[in-house]
Amino acid sequence: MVHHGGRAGGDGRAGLDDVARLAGVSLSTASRALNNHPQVAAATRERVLAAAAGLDYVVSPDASRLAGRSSRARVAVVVPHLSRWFFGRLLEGLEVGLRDGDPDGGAGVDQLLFLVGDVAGRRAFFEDLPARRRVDAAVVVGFEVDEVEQRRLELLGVSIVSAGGPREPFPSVTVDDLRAGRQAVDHLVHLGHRRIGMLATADPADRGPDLRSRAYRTALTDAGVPDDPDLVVRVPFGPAGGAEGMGRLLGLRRPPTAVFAYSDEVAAGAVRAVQRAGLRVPDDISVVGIDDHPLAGLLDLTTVAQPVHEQGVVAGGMVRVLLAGGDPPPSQVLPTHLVLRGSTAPPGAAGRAET
Amino acid sequence: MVHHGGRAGGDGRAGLDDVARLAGVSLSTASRALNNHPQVAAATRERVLAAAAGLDYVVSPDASRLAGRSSRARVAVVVPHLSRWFFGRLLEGLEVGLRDGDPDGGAGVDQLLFLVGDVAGRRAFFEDLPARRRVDAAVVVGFEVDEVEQRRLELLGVSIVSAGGPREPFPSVTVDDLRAGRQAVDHLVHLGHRRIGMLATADPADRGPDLRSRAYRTALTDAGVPDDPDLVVRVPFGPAGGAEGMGRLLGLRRPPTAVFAYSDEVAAGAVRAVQRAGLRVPDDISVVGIDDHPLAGLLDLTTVAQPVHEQGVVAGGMVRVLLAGGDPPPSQVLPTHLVLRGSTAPPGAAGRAET
DNA sequence: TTGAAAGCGCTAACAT
DNA sequence: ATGTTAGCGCTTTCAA
Repeated sequence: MVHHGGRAGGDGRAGLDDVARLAGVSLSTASRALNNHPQVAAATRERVLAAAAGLDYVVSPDASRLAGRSSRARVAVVVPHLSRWFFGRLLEGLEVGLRDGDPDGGAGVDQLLFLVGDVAGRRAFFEDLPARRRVDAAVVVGFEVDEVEQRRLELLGVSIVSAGGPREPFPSVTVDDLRAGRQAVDHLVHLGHRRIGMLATADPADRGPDLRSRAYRTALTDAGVPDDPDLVVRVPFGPAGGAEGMGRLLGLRRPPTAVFAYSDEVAAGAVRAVQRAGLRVPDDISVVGIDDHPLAGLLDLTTVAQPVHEQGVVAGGMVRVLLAGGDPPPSQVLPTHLVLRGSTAPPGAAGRAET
Repeated sequence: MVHHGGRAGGDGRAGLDDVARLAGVSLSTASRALNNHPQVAAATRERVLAAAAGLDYVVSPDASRLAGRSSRARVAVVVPHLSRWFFGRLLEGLEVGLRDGDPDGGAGVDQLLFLVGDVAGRRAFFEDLPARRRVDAAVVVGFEVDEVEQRRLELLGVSIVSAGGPREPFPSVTVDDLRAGRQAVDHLVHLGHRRIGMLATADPADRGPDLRSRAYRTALTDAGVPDDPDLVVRVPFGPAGGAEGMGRLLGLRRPPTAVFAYSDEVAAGAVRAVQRAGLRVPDDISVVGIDDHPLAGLLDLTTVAQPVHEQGVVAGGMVRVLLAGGDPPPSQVLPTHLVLRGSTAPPGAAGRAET
């Protein structure tokens, strides 16, 4: 039996040779026609296109790129979580930044998603991924990349961009957590609070060095408030964590009059715990968070807002620059700002106001 | 100048031939060694591995797969949003379902992320993607796939799984929205409400046919309550939408005594609007949502819970079955259940209780 | 404007 | 256990 082109038996997918034969042209002409080469006769192109359509032909991206056609770039998007608003929102921005200015809606770069919740998954990503599924760039969201990991990727020629995490030795977009923390705590201090508690993250892997806690400490020091380790409790992410931590703070012989939570979702739980304890926010206890989560307004939560979507957009732009072979763009630190709402007030407001 | 293997000049990435030469073996032996073939001598493998390491060699996934090695599968994950808890959470489940039982943490399938917020993006996905970046399967989350789109994918041999959206003609995991809606509205009816409003989605593209509204209507009909179009307002997703919609409901000559919101995030805004209007929940107005969002508890929101993470896990499992060449697994409808909290109460409770 | 031929980098039969 | 030889499906010189 003569093998005259086409894939396998009658079932396989149509190949370029099938198209060529059906159109009555050579393989190369078919290829050119499909790739919009200028030097094919209009009529010929028509025929090829028709043949391709008729056969439901689709190129093999693998063969195509192997043969030289630099197909679309691929970027690995590495995130530790996805159910937290921050990450999802940032990824929405990333998508925008990656596609930006791309007239043709379909172009752009492909995003490979890597959900590396735990340390193990993360290590697996850095060891395994780049080697076997080649990506051209990686954007890591919300966590630190250590030197070994970084070198590994560099070696493979994949450029890295970091977003929403600690400032890295490579291009990154972030917010100044030290400053954000100070904005929150200073606000409390300015209000007159001296006994301020902190709900800090229990998972240092989340964002690298715990800058928010550091900010808390220095803010208090600067304000001349002596350190009290009891006032810092580390809690898991989320309302439950916040509630539990606040419970512990409330149980102290001298509870704080204000609390700084490392995230709105934690702050929300804290507010609830205060209310459950029969106390009021902000009359008895002030609470301030970070993020300006979409639901923060509902809870009337004072918070330090950070531009989450924009961090994604910027990161996407950086990736595009890198992909285009440009020089590593300078890192950017986006501004945060205090959003005053009803969860903070001067200490002892309980006795005075009755609003 | 003799071309004796190796890529381009001195700069290009090392190729398998370079490794082979350095290790003093043939190309195929090198390949076998790197692919853990059993029939290579331990010593040889060592040498090859060392050579590869020394040259920072990484296989070309394209060439590899072209040549026959069916590398890891790729699945397209198509979502309309990512900053909404539902989608992020479902994707976390998907990840789990896709990796399930995979001892080696790195194995599994690659996920290509497609964020198709608007109709245009979605159309682009269905027209363009399958053709140029081949994926082996696609899981569409939270929206309907029309027949043309479906056919297009089938043609290309990519199997589809639908999760968290309308029940499709292909394998899907969902929740019975009709039933979920009834659970919510029936609860209100049982409480004694007759004048019930609905905050329905303004974006029908989100989840296909608006089953939750349909449930609302039939529940009322079954309860013998006459239809009142004024009581259904369509609002955009989120707290702002909920607040605005509730505002409209409150502005009616005869406002409802209870409201069913199509999502907790909308319900939350509704609750807030009620409070801002100087009324109380649930004393003056009851509010019930859907999802059991992590923050629903904080807001003391009565809601109909759905297993979001699990929908993702199940979808992931289905994809694995399909990828393994198995028969299309049967669709699954996961159960929902009413979560009683403090945002609902019998009508007219305002006058009676003082809690 | 089109065809023929030579690979892209790798794997998988076949041989040995 | 290792080497040889065909390709995988496509793009691209090089010729015509």
